[in-house]
Amino acid sequence: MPKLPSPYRPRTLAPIPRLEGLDYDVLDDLIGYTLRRAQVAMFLAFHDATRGMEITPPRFTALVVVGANPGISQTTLGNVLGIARSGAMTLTDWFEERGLVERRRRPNDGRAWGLHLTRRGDRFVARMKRQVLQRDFKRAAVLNSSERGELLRLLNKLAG
Amino acid sequence: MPKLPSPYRPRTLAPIPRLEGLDYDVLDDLIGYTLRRAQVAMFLAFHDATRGMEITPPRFTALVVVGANPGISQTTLGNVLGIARSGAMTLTDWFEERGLVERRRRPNDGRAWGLHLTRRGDRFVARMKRQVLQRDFKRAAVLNSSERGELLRLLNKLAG
DNA sequence: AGGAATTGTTATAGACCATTACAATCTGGC
DNA sequence: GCCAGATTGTAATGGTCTATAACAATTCCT
Repeated sequence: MPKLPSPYRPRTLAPIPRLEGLDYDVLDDLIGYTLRRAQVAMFLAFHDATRGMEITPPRFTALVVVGANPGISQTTLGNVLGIARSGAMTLTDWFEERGLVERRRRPNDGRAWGLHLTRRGDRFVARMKRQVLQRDFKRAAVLNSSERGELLRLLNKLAG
Repeated sequence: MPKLPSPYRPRTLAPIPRLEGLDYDVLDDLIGYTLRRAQVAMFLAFHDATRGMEITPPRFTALVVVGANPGISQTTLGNVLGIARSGAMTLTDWFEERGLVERRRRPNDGRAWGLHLTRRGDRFVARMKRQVLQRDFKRAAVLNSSERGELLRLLNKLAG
């Protein structure tokens, strides 16, 4: 699999601006470009929701998935996120250092760990989910409820 | 402005998988997460369209914008992309090394360069735009034409 | 039983980008 | 015309995320 440069989430806390008097040429006709602008906007809502929690999108996804699928292995977690095993391990280490997730030995497989939320992790995830959901809806409030549903439908079709 | 970890585009050339039997919990209700999955899918189309050209999304955007706005400064280019000036310079260096863009002195401002496509750059950009547009449409062909328009409209509303 | 596959781990490297500091140049008020 | 302050490009440095490769321990398959 060839290598890919260039990251997938913004590092600056500002929307991609729409510069007056600038010619955007074909960019506005591209779903790829428009998706990116929308994603940055939604990321700002996410960042706002997780202020002070040191949570990034991959960390959020990982915690939610571990919470909903206790006993999941690191390899599977990496697959869900679309990253390599080594990355899933770095994530897990980070959670464990903060007492959010613990590795438990599996009785029937001595290779893999089973990942579980700690009690602290459970409370943390509940609060995190609540805030992220709230901000996601709030930011997307420029859409009415049927538009929101339609957008999710179209995006899922694309992601297919 | 606080720092942000975590990148914004995928580095592996595979869609984010949909694992059977896994509980995705709130993720499916989040526009942010669904956007990300759609974006990875569209990125694969982009990557396919620019195969062998060493073109990444920021490079694509930069070349299109320089082509459509000859004489643009590096600072403005950085603003369009949402990155710092130093990053715009790295990009410009990369283009110049490959003979796609040239810096021209401005008569009335000795500080800023004006960026211009070379003749070679012009041909390159034309081909690149053609291929990216074609692949973008092809990948999004799961949507009919009115759905495509609706999606662009909703995304632009979100990006607001 | 034994070779192949899987899991976690460690070490290394790379891409992308921010931040900071600096010199050259321009701007605006006086 | 002069000078403080803003703007531009540049160089140096560092950080974050993640891939790749190699390894040992364990499990699976024939």
